[in-house]
Amino acid sequence: MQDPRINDKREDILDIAERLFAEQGFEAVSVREISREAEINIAMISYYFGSKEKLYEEIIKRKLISYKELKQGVNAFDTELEKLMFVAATVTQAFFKNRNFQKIIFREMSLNQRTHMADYLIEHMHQNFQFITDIVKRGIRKKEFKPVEVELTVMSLFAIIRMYTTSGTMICKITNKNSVEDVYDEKQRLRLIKFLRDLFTAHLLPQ
Amino acid sequence: MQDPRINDKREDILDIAERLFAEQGFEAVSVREISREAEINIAMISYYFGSKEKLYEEIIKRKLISYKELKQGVNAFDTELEKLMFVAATVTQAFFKNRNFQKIIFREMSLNQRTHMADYLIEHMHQNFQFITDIVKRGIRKKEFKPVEVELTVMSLFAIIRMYTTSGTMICKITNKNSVEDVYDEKQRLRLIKFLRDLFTAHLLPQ
DNA sequence: GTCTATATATGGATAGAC
DNA sequence: GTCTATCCATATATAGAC
Repeated sequence: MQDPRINDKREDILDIAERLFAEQGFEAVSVREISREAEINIAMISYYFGSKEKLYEEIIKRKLISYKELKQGVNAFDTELEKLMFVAATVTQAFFKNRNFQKIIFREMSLNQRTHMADYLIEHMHQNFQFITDIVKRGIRKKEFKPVEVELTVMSLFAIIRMYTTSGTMICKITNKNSVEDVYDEKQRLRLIKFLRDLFTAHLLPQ
Repeated sequence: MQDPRINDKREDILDIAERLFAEQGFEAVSVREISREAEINIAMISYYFGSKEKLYEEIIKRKLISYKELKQGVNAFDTELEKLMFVAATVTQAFFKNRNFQKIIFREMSLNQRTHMADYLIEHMHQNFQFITDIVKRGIRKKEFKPVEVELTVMSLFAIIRMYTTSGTMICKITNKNSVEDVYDEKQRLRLIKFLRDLFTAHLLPQ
């Protein structure tokens, strides 16, 4: 741990394994493949992380967004709509940046494998969710928002960002782009955020 | 094939394997487990389906919704909004009924495994998608709808239904339900459809 | 059609040399 | 820290008896 190159190497392995797990799923990736791609000896996976599963857990835990980060940013805004839009933009940015990670997370939450991991993720997601429902509920109480279905509203926000983030090949085909990378450039990110603003403004604000 | 009981047995195996694949993912399920759960000899999987992968392909291909079915139902409605709402209700019903199947489909589309299968699914999804974007485009042309982002609008519709369908444990926690089954009863289905109507009416119709 | 037994491959993990 | 060699479990698939 004292040698920074060791931490770099650890991070390398985590990055490479993250990509492989996102592309193929946990079971389909062998530690042999990870070690080959990372150009390390196969025994080093156990040496660094203990096991394939512990490596996987470390990948999952290192990038989870804390609702505390959201909480701080939100304070800069006055209206509940602007708070919600800040959250939408922050989540979109984080999801765009960590697409492989998000693929892993959402796949893991839909599986009954490694239930301690799924439970952990659901609890984490639930906290972020609660934080956002509170914004919407406050908006309704203050009559800034219409009396919408709060849970379905917040779920929709996540659903849209998530589907856009994890369905690159599909979006690519639908929008006639040449490369999946084009789906996730700055322009498209701003386009998605603008769309979310329009959609949720129409949904939430009284006319 | 002449004996109906043989087709019943085949369907039994397909149903049981579908559930296991949905819960655990393709690689994590062994043919041993399928044969145990279906109470058949392990060799019968190869005998009936040829291989584990061919069994999987049969599970995937047997329940895909054809856009032709949507096409017929849609003709009964006059406005583009009602056509779109009919599609939303039909898709919701189909997804609620075949939740395990949908889990498999969406997981498969996000994986780079079995690319011929993913390509096939993306092509299929793309056709259904095209059919729905046409409805929205027509609505915009006829000035029934505002000039919204068509692709993102249709993607959002799928995203919401999909997330609701495949995130039972999460929804269960958020809505304080006791059992995952309660999330998918008739009442909740109608609630989701009403929500979609409200959301997309506000989004699409000029005020 | 059904079963047992087995061929064959590949997986994760580690002991022990360096 | 790094590597080779190997252990051992488990996987799919099938040959061949019934």
